[in-house]
Amino acid sequence: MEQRYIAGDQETKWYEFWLKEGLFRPREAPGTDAGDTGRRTYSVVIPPPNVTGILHMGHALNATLQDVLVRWKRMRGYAVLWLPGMDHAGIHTQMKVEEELRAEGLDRHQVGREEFIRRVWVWKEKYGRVILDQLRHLGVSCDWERERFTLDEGLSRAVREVFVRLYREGLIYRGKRIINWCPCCRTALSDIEVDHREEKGALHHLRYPLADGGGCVVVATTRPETMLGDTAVAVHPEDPRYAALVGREVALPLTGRRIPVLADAAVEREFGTGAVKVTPAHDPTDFEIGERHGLPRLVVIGEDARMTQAAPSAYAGLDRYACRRAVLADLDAAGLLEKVEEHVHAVGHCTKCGTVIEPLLSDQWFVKMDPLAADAAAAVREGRPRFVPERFAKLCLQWMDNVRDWCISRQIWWGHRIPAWYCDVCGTTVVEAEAPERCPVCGSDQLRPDPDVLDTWFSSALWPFSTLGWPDETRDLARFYPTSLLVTAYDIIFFWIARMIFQGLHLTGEVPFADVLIHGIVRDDQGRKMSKSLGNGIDPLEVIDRYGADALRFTLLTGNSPGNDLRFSWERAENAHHFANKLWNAARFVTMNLDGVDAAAGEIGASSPAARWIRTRFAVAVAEVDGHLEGYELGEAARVVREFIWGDYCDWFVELAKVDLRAGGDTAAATRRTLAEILEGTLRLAHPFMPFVTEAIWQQLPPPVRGAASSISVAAWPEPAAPGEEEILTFLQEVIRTVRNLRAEVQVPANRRARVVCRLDPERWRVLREFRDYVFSLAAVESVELLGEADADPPKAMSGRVPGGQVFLPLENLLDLEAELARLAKEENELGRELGKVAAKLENAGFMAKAPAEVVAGVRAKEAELQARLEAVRVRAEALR
RNA sequence: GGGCGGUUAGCUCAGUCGGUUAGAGCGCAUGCUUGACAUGCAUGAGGUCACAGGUUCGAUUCCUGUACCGCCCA
Repeated sequence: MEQRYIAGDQETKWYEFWLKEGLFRPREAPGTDAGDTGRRTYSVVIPPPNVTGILHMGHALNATLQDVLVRWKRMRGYAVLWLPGMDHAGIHTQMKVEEELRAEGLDRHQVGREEFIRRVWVWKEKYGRVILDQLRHLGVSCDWERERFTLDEGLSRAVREVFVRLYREGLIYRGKRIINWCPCCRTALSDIEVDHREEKGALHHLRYPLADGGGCVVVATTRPETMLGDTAVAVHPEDPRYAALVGREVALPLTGRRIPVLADAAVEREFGTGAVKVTPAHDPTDFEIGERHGLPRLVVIGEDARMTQAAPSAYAGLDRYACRRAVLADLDAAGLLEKVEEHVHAVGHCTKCGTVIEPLLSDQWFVKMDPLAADAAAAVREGRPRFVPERFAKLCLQWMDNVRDWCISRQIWWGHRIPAWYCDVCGTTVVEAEAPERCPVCGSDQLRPDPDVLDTWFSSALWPFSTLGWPDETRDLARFYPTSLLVTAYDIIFFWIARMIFQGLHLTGEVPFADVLIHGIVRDDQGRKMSKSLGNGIDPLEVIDRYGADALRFTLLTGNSPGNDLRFSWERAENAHHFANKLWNAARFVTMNLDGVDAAAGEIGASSPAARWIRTRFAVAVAEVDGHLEGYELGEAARVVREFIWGDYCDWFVELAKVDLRAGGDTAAATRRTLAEILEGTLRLAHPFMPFVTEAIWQQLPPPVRGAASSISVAAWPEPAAPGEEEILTFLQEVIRTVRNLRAEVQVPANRRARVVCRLDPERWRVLREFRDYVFSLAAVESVELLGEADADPPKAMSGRVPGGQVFLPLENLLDLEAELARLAKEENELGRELGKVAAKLENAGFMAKAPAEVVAGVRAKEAELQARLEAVRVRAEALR
């Protein structure tokens, strides 16, 4: 083995090996043909990254979490399916290709729909695989043979099927509603694709003269240009200020139109003047007021965000902001602008391009959300799916309980075409999964397909079952649906999780996943969100390049708890890399010592205390890792793995094992076997976290040690064994620590072997004497002696307390009396403080009466121990003075 | 305006039913070319668990409020 672990060399090699061996296919149960009996399944679908995407830290975190869980389950014997794939990302991808066109001086309308789509596919073939290739560098164990794309024929069929079904059930309809229109992307958007940002604006108070003279009504608005489309003024029905005006008309300035003043409970009396202008074609609330009162809807702003011909000729053709200035100037000139106040309000922006959204009256397709969301919310309330952390269930419910109908049509070309046709002869709308040849009503063949495509999330919502073959009753669907787990960041709970739940529930009768694990986002080392504009993004591939995939994974796993954001820092990545190297070097030590020896030959019966101890520690670690993984505490699980490997195995066991090996004989053989066995088990324990380095090492172990599996990724997960004996070693560790501490205290050089004198109970003395070589080696000690009952403490010595007694480090000329006295004083102080706390508890009648007996007993035992230690310290200090 | 999260060592963060002296990594200090690893080893310093109340025998942990930071929704 190389002296250092070189990640790059190993990673490509082993990933190729895994793929060649087909290890990530769900394994069939042994001895069955069909394979779906006798083996529990575990299935996960990957959140499909955008086809335009390149790997960022969020993907890396998301994939790492899934891979740990998936590998863990696979090793535990489940038939695991982790299905990868990509999302066509309608608007985003289309924008990319349009950019490319622009570079050629073209736009999509010039090249035409067919040619444009062809170009997108070309683009997709060229760049679309990049992110999946990048994911492989992370070591993800997806079943690449089942890779899916949302625009695959099968998934497209599922989309059409769903559309038709929901349409026939009355859950999809076409209607004229106010939608969020992006004048830049030139398409409708759903409510959640609008980003509301607080902006400083102005509240304009406009004076609308009453038509029959006698004063005016003042309305307040943040968007004065929309007044050209006003068709009413509304006041609250119980607002005494305006009661007399209801039913009268105002002369709408600049337009020459007369519009009514009406009463509607939707008006907020406290806002502005309490009277509002009503523009049904350009505001969702106004639209509803308009519906209730049968108001005309005047579209004065068009899809290009310019004023339409419906606006007075002086304004038609003006951009919305230019128009705003013109309207204000004209109103002011007419003395109708009462005042302008500063006003902070939320302005909707397109999440894709940042343009200010225009609420627009438009013909679009909608999903009727009430019934779907109600069923989904009921399921979530029952804990289906189970959210981890739980609080995200509430977030999901909040959305489900307040959701409005979902606008699903998009005026773009890249996506699933809406399966609707319009008969030019009789006007019938035909909705079919496959293109009809004739109008079913009039028989005409003059059928015009709907030009629009569906919201990308419409197909994403079907991902957990469309990828498994739905609507066909495929074997995969039967076997792997509903899936076991979904892992995603909190920012797409509404977009994706909620929609998968209601679609899954409605279409398959099942919540599509049992559990949802929500993680945070990865921030930079200053806690800022990584973004292109800030240029603070860190390329995961660069981390992999520098430190290896295992290091990146470990960095993303540690120091993080579910649902919380985490910061990436190069220092932590470097440390994770050191950890991989540490494991590699521990393995080097083991293999060097196994060289030419049959590792399995050692008799466990001859095990040293160190060997027995590490077996126990390993059993404990396995149980803890299992526990943490069951609870989705991956960071804690990773921490246990690290502590076991670095602390227990390397810092203690390997060092102790050197002593055993020097001893030779049966002990050495048993230790050699233990070194090998526990290393092998440890590799399996660590494999889900660090797949590459563990495989690389594991493959170098002698076959008898690693068993029959072809790869560690399909080797069995370590069995949580019953913990065995560890007391002897725990005691010896205390002695070693105490001696090291004393040595360091007075800076005894490491190469100067120390003599240890102690006062110990007979049993512990027996143990210390028998296994003194451990202490000799690990604490640089040359001899241990026991003081007789009658013997005085050695005069010139440092002293320390160990379980069952005291150890002294006679230093003769080296003793720094000051230092020793200072140390004792400090210890006395600490013990005294501690004892005070304990005594206070025991004197507290309430505590004695109400605390559980075992807690009281514990405190009493503690008191006794502290008392003894304090006494020893005092005696010692006295002797030195 | 409503909701949620955070505030623990110099820094980044863990801390899962309330009960030994609150932990880790990095950083810092001191000492070590220890036959796996200086990408290392050993030892140590460093905390009023944001603040104020409350519940409790006992609160970093549960409740209420306040402050600051952040996020989501309207």
